[in-house]
Amino acid sequence: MKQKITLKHIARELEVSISTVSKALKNSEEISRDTKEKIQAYAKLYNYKPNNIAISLKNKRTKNIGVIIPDIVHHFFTTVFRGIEKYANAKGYNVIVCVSDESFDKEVINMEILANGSVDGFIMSLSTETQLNNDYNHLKELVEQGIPLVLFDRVTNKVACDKVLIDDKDGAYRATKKLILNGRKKIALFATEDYLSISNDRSEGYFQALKEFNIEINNDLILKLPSISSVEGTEMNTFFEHQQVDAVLCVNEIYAIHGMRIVQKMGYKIPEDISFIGFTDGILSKFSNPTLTSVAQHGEKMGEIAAEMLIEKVESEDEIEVYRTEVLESTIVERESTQN
Amino acid sequence: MKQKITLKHIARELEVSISTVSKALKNSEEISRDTKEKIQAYAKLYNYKPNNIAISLKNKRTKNIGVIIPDIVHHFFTTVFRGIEKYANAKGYNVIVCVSDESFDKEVINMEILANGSVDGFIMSLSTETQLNNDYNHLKELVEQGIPLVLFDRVTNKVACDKVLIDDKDGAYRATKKLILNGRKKIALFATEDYLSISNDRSEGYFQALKEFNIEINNDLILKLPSISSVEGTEMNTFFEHQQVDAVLCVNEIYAIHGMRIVQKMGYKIPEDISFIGFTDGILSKFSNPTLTSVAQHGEKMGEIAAEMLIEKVESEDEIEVYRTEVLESTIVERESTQN
DNA sequence: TTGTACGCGTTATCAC
DNA sequence: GTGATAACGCGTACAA
Repeated sequence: MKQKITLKHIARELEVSISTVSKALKNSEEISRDTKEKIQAYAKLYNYKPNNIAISLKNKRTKNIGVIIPDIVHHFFTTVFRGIEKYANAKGYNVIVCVSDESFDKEVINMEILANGSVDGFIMSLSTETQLNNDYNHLKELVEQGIPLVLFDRVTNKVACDKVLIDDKDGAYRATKKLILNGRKKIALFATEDYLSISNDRSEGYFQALKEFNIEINNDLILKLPSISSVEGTEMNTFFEHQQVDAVLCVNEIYAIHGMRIVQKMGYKIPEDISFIGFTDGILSKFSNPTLTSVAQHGEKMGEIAAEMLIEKVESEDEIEVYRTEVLESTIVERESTQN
Repeated sequence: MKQKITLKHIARELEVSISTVSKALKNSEEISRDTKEKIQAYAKLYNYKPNNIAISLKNKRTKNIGVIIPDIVHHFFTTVFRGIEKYANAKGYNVIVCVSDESFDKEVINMEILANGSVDGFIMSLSTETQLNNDYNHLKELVEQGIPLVLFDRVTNKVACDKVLIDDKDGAYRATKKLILNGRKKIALFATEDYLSISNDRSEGYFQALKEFNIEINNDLILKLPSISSVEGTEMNTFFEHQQVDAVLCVNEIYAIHGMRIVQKMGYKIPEDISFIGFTDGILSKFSNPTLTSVAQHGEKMGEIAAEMLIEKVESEDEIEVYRTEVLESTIVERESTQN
């Protein structure tokens, strides 16, 4: 086994001092050409690489950024992550990921572990439980300690930091408007329970569009599903048995796919009888039958921006106490489920 | 901004030595109760936490593990990653992810960066390009340096290290056999080009089952698609126009979903006229229409095992030169696309 | 041109 | 019971 080689090894072997080796490897002008060549050759031969940890300790910069997301097996987060990773790598940063699993405790623990010197800053999206608890002390402490933080997608205005999010309200507004302009009158909304800011925003956009076109809001057409996994339940079946609708706006893909299956089994045609629009534009939208019109979130872009914001803060000498909030526009990707 | 507090700060503030502080915080017997209490109180008040980097430098152990995967926006890898993350976190390790993006160069670069002290070991799945190049020197060097390595899913027998993989051949065999027992005679195989060991194994299982039941292998029924993205092409359309089949085994979900759409549009019924079985059992299988029978890979389990193997090696004092290869059985998840 | 000394934050050993 | 010192690996200001 080849032992990891250090400056000390080289110095001892070549009978020079450690600092000479250090300088020689940086091609310092101070060192004679002879010595430099000798040292560089030796270093190359034994494949010397400086130890990252030592450098981190010295520089008080790790070149690592911590990413905490609620779930890794989730297309959207995964997409954002890719954006983060790409940008960060290009700038010479590594990414340490922790998954909060939608749990407040895990979020806090993960943060504490990484905050003790392992990373230069954080990019994160709040866990469901954190949003429920409405407790952001762990984030506030981070900010107080001067550790840069960027929140994305699931953010809170209780913490002063950079943020990047999607204009969900506008996306929903435009999706609803599109349905209306397509001649749809009875537009249902399938949402999650509304402690999640996101679902809220989307509902608002829906309301706004209806209002604008003087369509009365009918609460019977709004179905609130407890959680994504609840698709196994029969709420949707019941809904469609009792309500007559000609379009459905769903706050995520799964609801849309599931809804489409139910109405298809009931004999309705999509989009002729009922149109569907979903959110997130993940893999399901692309491959469902019919394919699903969807409000795209541009996760990768979001990740890139988040990483850019973070690294800017990390690398800025003086602490800038100005925080930005970048809002990305969503885009409607039209597919079969809404073609009139 | 609260500065990060160190032993030195505390020592200076309380007018004791650094070592006293260190010992007191470890509750050492050597220190008097008074001093300990005073120091511990102060540390608690200012929320002292030891600096991970310094500890890493001292211990020559980072408690980080490096994960290099070809693609993060991919359900299977994501699932494996979850398994790794769970196990690793439970053991007090963080996970640093790098994405090779199916590129040999990126794989090498990522490895080199992390190998310089940032991680205690690696878990990885080979990039397509690496498999094509058939060049594993970067991995061999790692092993020579004594850095633990675990390969999963896309492995090679050219490197001596721990491995964990799925019995793909057996999965394909059982899937094909199932189709045969369901009375299917003309079973097509949709595969990727065969430099990827995986697609190969799956094809072999298919051949084996056919042979066992004395069904002649008809090369016209084997469709090799250049890559996953090639679904946009028309190869499948052409195929179904020219070939009469009653079942299709696909080496991934996308091919299956796409194939099902095509035959449905042609007026065939699934599973009555044509059965489909896919590989990987991701989100598409569950939500497709009809739902897709699929060979499940147990990615999460795979991740856990990989992490367990790695951490065992990392924590073992003496270098064990014995490498394990764990083979997981795949499971067929039956859904609508094969119900007779 | 080369070497010495110090500091990053921690812990372990040994001396007082 | 407490403190000084060395060490982990590196970089650099300063001395020779």
